[in-house]
Amino acid sequence: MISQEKNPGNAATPGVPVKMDRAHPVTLREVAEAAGVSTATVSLVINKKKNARIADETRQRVNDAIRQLGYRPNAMAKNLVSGTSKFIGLVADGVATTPFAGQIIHGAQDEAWKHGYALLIANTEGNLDLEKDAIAMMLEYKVRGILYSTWFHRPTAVPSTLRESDFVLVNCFSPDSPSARAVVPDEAQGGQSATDILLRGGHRRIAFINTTTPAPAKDGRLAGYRAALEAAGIPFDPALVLEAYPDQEGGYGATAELLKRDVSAVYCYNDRMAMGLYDGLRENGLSIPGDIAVVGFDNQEVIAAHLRPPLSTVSLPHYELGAAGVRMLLGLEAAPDGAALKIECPAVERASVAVHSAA
Amino acid sequence: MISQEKNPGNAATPGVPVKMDRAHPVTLREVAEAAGVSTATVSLVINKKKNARIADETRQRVNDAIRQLGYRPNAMAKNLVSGTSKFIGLVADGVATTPFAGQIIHGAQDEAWKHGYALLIANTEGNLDLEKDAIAMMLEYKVRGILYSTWFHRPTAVPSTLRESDFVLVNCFSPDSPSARAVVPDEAQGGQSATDILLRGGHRRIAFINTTTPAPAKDGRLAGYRAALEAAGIPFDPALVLEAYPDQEGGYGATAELLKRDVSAVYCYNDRMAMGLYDGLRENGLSIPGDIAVVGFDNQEVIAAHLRPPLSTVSLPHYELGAAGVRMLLGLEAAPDGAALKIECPAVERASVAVHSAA
DNA sequence: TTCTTTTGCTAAAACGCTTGATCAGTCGAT
DNA sequence: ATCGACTGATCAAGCGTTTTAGCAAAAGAA
Repeated sequence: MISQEKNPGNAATPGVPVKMDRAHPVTLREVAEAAGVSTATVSLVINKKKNARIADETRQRVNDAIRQLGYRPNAMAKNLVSGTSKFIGLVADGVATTPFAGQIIHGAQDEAWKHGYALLIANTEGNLDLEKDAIAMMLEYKVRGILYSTWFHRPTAVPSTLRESDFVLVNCFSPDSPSARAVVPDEAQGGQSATDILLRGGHRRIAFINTTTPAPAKDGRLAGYRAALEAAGIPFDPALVLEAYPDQEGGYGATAELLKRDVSAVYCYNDRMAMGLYDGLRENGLSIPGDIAVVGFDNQEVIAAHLRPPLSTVSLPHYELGAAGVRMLLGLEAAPDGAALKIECPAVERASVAVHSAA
Repeated sequence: MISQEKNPGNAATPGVPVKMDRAHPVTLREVAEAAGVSTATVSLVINKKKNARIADETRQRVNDAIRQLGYRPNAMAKNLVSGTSKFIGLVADGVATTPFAGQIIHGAQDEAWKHGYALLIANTEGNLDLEKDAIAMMLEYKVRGILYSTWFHRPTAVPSTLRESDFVLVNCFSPDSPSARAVVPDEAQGGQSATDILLRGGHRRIAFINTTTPAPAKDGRLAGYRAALEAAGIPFDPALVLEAYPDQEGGYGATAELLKRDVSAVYCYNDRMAMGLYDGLRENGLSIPGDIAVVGFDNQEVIAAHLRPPLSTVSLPHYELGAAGVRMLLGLEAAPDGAALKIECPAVERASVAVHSAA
């Protein structure tokens, strides 16, 4: 004989979670008891199972109980059953170092949430032990996969434990294992866009202050510069390519050399160099963009948008990198050639290049 | 197709995890079977239970099996049993917006890891729906507690769901619920330190360009300025306090007014204003620190360290904020007065203030 | 009426782990 | 010999869900 005790109307204010003080959180069982049904039924109601047959009246009663008790499902238990968690891991080597990593996180999170995943983040700041621990932690939480990201675009080794999981390299790539999925910014296209801004400004003699540090960006941005010139029918002049350390001091220090080149425009490897160059040019009594037009690269908000004049530049698509990384991980997107997926670096035009009026 | 990539070197190299292809991860049971013991024993070995009595030989056998099979504990199952997860949630309203949030994350993570916790991060970018979902997600994962952080120091409302968990406000505070634990930067001390840098530089007439935006920082930094002057026996002159919008343009725009005040030094509400002011002063043919000494606030790395000359400033202790937040959450630290814990803002001296030689 | 569906719901087995209770031997001490 | 105290390990319950198989009652078909 089954005693179907229906819950005899909880005398509390209707619709308001009652939740007395309790040591332990409300469980499915308790909801079931309150609603006078089995846990199975509650589970079915909660998950809105399509082919479950539940009377509307029952469904209602369960939902009331849930609200009444302020029930929260226990994600651990859920994941235990399903065998796989709703986590995507993101290991980053420089959340703290730059404003950039934040955008990768942001993009990854937005996209992850869109697909019902939460982000488990670990910031390694380049510490390999930390990194190993971080990956181990993620594996223990049975993440759906791991996004391994670097704060600047570069080749990287794939930590061996990473292979125990599905993973995607974000803002980096592995020369050793070319089959590893990766998503990176399209440096060459970016370099071309940057140069194009100047070409559209009517400039013909355009210098490029490249970085001294070897990196995919160094080669890519130069290639883009050359491609843009070529497309415009301007012969490439190696003398117009300088090199300097990629920070403000580097840009500043390159001023003298630059001025010997008699150019009307400069494309800097990054915004920080452009910022330094601004100082250098100003000290030489030159105005921007009147005497010399300048474009940067990175669109580092704090700098680019607020220099005097505001700097035209090309955006590093960190947000998209993060988002695309998640999509790749989930198998929703793949690089055409099976290797690294390249994300566009969109131009951001500001006042450091004058608009070209007529021919 | 998966196998090759995921399991390199499957040949029976001794001591190396063998891990054949399997749909499901290795479980405790399997380790137990491999070692010829019960799961209980394996569990005891793994967790190095102090009062467990296990023969060395057995322990050895278990450890071998673990290594052999490449076993990884399932954190979900573990947490299910223990009832509480090893997560600390961090909801931030601006990971992407500023370089600052990154430091909060960094500090929180370092401290969390130190105590065996992993960080579950949600970036809301100020979106309240997202925020609600984020908190719900964290509650479902039964986080140990939640750090609710803002990217700039400000009063905030405590979302009601947040109260379902242990929480600490980081870089913000709740006027409505003064009992809520919080950790914030010591703006007044920071303002005093900033002013002190100038005082030590021998300056007596020091202007303060405050922000126009109401915020704890506005009041605190001003209070610190006044306190420093008072301590130095200099009467406070309201005419020396200007106000401008707290960005480069604001600082630049304040130049003219500033120059009417005939001061030898300026303390800016933040580094961005200082950066703008640099431009303004330069345009007026004034040199830093020769003609006018400048200090900022925030120690925004990209700017402060690389202006010409590098900017003396005061550091916003974001890393410490995050770390202290975690400690508070875990009950390892508390504010003396039971309200908000104030973290010191350390001075960072660079070249924008000349060293004072003798009296 | 009797048989077959359909409807609404429940029982119970997992999921992978921890842990208190237990138990079979061993060893000294009486 | 007998007893207690260890030692080394196992049993089994339980953590909060999901989910498949199945059951009783109601509804339709004959």
